[in-house]
Amino acid sequence: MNYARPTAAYAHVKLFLKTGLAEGRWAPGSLMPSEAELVEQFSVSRMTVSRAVRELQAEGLVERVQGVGTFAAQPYRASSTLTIRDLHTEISERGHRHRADVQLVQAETVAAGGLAQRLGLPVGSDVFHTLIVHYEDDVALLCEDRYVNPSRAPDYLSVDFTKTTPTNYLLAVAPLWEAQYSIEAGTPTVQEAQLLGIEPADPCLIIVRRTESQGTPITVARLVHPGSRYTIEGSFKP
Amino acid sequence: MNYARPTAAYAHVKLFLKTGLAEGRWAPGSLMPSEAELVEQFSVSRMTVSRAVRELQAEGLVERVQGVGTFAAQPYRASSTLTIRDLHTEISERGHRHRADVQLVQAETVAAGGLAQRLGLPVGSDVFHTLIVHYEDDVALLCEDRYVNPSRAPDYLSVDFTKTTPTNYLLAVAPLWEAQYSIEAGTPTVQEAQLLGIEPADPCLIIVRRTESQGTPITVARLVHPGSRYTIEGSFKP
DNA sequence: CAGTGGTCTAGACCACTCG
DNA sequence: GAGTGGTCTAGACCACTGT
Repeated sequence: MNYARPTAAYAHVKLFLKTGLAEGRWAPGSLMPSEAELVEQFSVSRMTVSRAVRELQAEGLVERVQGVGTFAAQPYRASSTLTIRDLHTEISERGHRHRADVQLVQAETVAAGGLAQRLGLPVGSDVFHTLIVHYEDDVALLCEDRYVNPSRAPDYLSVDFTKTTPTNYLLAVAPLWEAQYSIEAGTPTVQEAQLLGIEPADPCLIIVRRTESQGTPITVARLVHPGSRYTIEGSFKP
Repeated sequence: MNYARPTAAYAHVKLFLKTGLAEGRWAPGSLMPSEAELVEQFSVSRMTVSRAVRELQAEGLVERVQGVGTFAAQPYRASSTLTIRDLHTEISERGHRHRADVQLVQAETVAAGGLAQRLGLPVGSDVFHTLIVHYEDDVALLCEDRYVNPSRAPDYLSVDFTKTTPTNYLLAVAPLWEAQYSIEAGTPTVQEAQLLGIEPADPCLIIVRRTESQGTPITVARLVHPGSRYTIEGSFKP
């Protein structure tokens, strides 16, 4: 049976603080009620109050300093949850067909410069390189140029990338990624334009992503999406 | 400093589960140890185990079903923290100078169509409209075309936007945003190209953002950044 | 020193799912 | 009914910051 609003006690406390913050009841940086005060006010145990405030802290709405108190956070940043998904899954969920056109799968010798450093490899060692064009119902959606650290994915070259995307395979081999990315608008290279079937001057969304797993660099990828065909969407809540 | 010592008990449990997931010890979707088992294994109380698993759940690493158990999450999405910041702050932190060129500040009558609906306003009512070009050290970095719901920011038109950015002002008036955004690559309008001092064919990063505060639509903005001058960067951790 | 948050315990009751 | 997670309590000890 559902009562009207039988929310958990910790949720009550959390809601109280959250709406207070939304109404500007505690200015950014100012001191908020202590746990002891909230215990008194809501007649709950300290563990309950603690959980409420800890979750607000995790959401970035308050800052806590041991021995000092809890403070309203500066609301100058709103954190968002940007979901990076496997392209195959994404296309399938739209009810469309995904096809990968594998242009290149090979081992190369890594030359000096940024790439060796970014993959944590000594100059002259092997690196795996793939170049794949992804289609959604025969429309080119992405040109994926990727380098992979062989030590963490030794079987990478033998994967059938018409059936599994590199993202998917690498997630399975090395879960729990950390990644840095940059997103910018630019023009494709001549080769990319040709592969995507667009003009070299057409604007593209270019994502460069570098991922690590447990401190080891895994892969560096340059993802080029035709601007007219691809959009990143998302939302964020405080 | 020292990161050696065995941290909190709940952190031990959390680390155990997290590394196990990273090593593929529990396949995605498979059943993980119950709270009772972890209580036994680590000789801690159930509250402690509960906290560890709950935090993993918040991080999206596990899924829990009451009455059933805890399951390793499908690693098909990695959540990222994309930080939307006030442009003035961002530029200042780079040690540069921010200047806003206010092209337009006026009230308009909202016509039928998407805008009225997206701002939750009846057709024919007033809406505030600003068009501002932002410069970093005299280089045009952003053309900001923004519509604002007057009911939540009645003083919007009297703000001096050469001193305060709209983002900044709206954050103060209506904190705790929720927003939906889309990011794409495209070309600017003729007017935008002129204001930014670029060619109409130059690729731009175009962000369309709609924000709400406590369920009320606040503002809809179209942010056009020259692709050659602006990049979104970020990182995500599992 | 008094006050704050950080953590922990050993129980408890509940709602839920499944066989 | 057995097992699961969801929540809660009334204490407790600790580490830290301020005066």
